[in-house]
Amino acid sequence: MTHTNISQDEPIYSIGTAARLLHISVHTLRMYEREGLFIPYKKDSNQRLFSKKDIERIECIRRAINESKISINGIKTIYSLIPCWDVIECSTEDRKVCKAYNGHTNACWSYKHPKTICENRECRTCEVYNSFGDCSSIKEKIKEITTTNI
Amino acid sequence: MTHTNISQDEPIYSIGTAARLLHISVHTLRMYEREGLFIPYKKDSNQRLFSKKDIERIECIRRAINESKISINGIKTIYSLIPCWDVIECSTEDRKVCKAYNGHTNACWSYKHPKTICENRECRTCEVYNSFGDCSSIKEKIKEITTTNI
DNA sequence: GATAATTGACATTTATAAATATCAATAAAT
DNA sequence: ATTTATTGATATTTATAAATGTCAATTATC
Repeated sequence: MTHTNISQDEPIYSIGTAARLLHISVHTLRMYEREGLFIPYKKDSNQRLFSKKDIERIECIRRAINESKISINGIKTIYSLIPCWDVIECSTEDRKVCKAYNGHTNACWSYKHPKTICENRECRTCEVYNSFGDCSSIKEKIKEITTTNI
Repeated sequence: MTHTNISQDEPIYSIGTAARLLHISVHTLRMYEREGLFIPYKKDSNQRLFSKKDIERIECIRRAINESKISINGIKTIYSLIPCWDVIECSTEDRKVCKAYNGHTNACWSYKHPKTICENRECRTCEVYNSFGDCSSIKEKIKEITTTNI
């Protein structure tokens, strides 16, 4: 935690290079993005750029799909269980109108967040997005919450 | 939650009848059971019997598969996130050896639980099994934990 | 006691999610 | 400047999860 390696976060790979590194097609990457599984950096020209951390994140998604046999909608549903509200510590009013807090089909970072604390936050750099890319980290978070509760 | 309707819980339907009520085949029901999605009542002769609540539970599973497009392994993974340890209030020692607490592929009720408080508990009648059949109830539980934590 | 339903194990089929292909337009790289 | 890669949108293919089929043995029901 905390020690952020700039080179890990720096968006350097084009979508073509990323696809080659991941042994998947460009189309597949765009599909994953459309489904809200990840958020790539975008240049002013709208072209995507991927960091090493992005690649790792997508490798993790691939394992979920290919090894764990979890469907994309399954992954999205799992992401929807991330207690982002507890990380962000948003207000009760925010929670009332928040699609992430109230939904159970999509990751919080796949929504716009009008009228909440997340309105002007950049999801790609958000702690929630960055801490819970790995599905298994979600259970650890749930454990953390319950044990500190004793 | 408290008011238990006996007729809802009473195992009355054979697997053939259950399959007809659910518009699926007997094979599919057995497959779901093998995957640990639910636990039917079993007669001494080893034959399954289903209660009305069982039927509702399986309808919910069907919606997850057919409407939400979550794969069976996805559902299992979601079930594995249920904080059973918090419901059961098992000990730290129990948690160390518990497959449910430490795994992230299966519902707790699909494991044997040697050397833990759950060792002699009947999963089919357990609060964890009965409270979290509906996937959406899991997020509500997570919310509950985090809000009482404020 | 005879017919119907269940059991588990293994094989097969089918439905569809996931992955590609194609396209014309735009941007990047050499 | 020309080649190569990107964009989004729509259509098509493929890989495989999910659902059935079949079997002989056991149990339930009429």
